[in-house]
Amino acid sequence: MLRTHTCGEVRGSHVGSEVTLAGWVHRRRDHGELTFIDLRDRYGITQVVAHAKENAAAHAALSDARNEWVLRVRGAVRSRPEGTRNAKLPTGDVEVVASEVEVLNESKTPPFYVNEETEVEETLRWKYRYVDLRRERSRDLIRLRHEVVDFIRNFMVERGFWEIETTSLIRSDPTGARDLLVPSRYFPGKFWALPQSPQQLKQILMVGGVDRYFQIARCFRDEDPRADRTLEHTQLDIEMSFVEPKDVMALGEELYTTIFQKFARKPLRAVPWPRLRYEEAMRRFGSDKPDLRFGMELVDLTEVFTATTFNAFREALASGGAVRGMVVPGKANATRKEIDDWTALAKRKGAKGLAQFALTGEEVRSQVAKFLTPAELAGLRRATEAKDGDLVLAVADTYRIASEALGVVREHLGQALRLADTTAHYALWVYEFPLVDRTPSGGWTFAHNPFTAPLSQRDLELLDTEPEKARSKQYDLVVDGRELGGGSVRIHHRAVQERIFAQMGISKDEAAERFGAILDALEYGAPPHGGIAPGVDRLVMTLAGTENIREVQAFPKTQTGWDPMLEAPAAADAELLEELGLRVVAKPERR
RNA sequence: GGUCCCGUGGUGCAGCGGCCUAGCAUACGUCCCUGUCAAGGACGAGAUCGCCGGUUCGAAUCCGGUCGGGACCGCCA
Repeated sequence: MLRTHTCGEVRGSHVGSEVTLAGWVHRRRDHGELTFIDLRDRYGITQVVAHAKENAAAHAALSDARNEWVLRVRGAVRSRPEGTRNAKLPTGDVEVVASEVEVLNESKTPPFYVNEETEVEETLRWKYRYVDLRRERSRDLIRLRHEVVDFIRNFMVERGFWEIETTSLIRSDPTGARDLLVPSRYFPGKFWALPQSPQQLKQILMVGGVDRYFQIARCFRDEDPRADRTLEHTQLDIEMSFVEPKDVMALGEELYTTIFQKFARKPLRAVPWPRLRYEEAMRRFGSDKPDLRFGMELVDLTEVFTATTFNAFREALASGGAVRGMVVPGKANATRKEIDDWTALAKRKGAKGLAQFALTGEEVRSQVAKFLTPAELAGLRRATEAKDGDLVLAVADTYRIASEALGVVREHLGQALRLADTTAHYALWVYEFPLVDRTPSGGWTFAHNPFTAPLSQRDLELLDTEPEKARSKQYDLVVDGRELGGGSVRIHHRAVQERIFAQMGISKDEAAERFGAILDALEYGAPPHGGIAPGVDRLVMTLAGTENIREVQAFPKTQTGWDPMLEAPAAADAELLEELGLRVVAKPERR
């Protein structure tokens, strides 16, 4: 090693000994004949000092050095003179008196500050990520991610899980997100897909008798990014044999409770975690990933308005819908703009409008009050238990639309009105999800994943009569209103799997064509099995309190998938394209 | 595919029709300085205001387009 110690470990106990440090010039303080340098590495910062009259060569070297130069410094550790200690640094009681300074490398003036926590435009940070990673905040996030993953590995291995790498070149499937494709040289015109998850592979491992598998798996999907998702992300992929949903939830809960205890900045509220059936989550919160950091639960107002003459409500109820409501505490004085914003949110979920009732004294102010009877208004007040000064919001529509519309408004208000308890994290399980969901075109699709098992034989049979009522063995792990992961107990009989595919309009032949491997495997003694796949990026985001997934990835890309550092994607060599049997047809003038 | 926001010396911001010959902080360069730790002091260099076009006597400023970035909708089994 070029060093004997790191820049973070020099302490009073080293006084008198000679050390050699190597690191980057964090800051230089040049007093003429006396020069200080803060030498920085991953571990910390140590002050190096040199005096012109005591060691002219070392002093000159320190004085000539610039920020981000890489130095190797040999010298004696000594106590700092009384009154010059720096309580802000762990190494602040001592300093290294340079006897020999070697410049290992110079550096251009960095494109942005390494030694200050100022905001820098992201593209610049990603282009110079090797400079950015030296910054304290970036380093801490990447370190946190490492520590979390390290903990996960130990946890899983201790419990008998095997870490198995699955292939990254799999078969493309049109369901779900757009695949990222890799062309094949031996099969011109054919492509591998990068896995959106190792779902089928891990199930096949169960058929192979692996019993307990995990992987820190890179997953890909070619969809437009958001703040919390990008082209590639990492999931903790887990699968176990001979389990029921509660077994996987117990494992996940133990793992995540420990992770939050060890790594989160805030305590995890409610252990054991609440477990809400999907139905209850929708009923109480209008969301399948409710934020439990605040209340404002939804209320059913259908009873209040069963006999109403108000058209908007009456029509919704007549066609089997519901009137659902929510109390916004203290917002009877909501502004026009606020109401408009909330209404727009509700409409995005399909609501036709958002009725407001402002409770001030005995009066109920509302744009629809004139259509309602005094008894109905009194009933509204009773059912919602709203107090003076409160605002009641209501949506009349199908049960689901009314609930979800209020759910998004609730979510928004939790943030906007700062209702959420920010002193803790709130975890929960949502389980017994619907098995299938309607497509916009009126057909059926899987609610989560086509391999999720029906909750019971009866739920499977419901597909024949009332598919939307069929429940599944799906469960989601939710923290602070963010879905951190989901899983299920899977189908382990081919016939059941084919029945599910049939519901999606996929024939036996088509299923065999697209999902042949897993279907065949189910015929060779597939054990009951299930698992979960929590997202590692979102976990780290939640632990660190960052709202941006790029911050927790080592080499992020922009919203168009552009990598400013590697300048990728880029054109491929013509010869390579020829070998692959590819010809570029469209050539957009991007970059 | 769409909506909204942003683009000004290296970095972060201000300026939003003429007082701009573009301001501030910091970084950068030279010099001074013996105990600093965001060291201090003096001086200096550094910007076709993303790009193209338009309106105007006059555009960093207003308008249109375009490129890039971000947030969101669609999309995300």
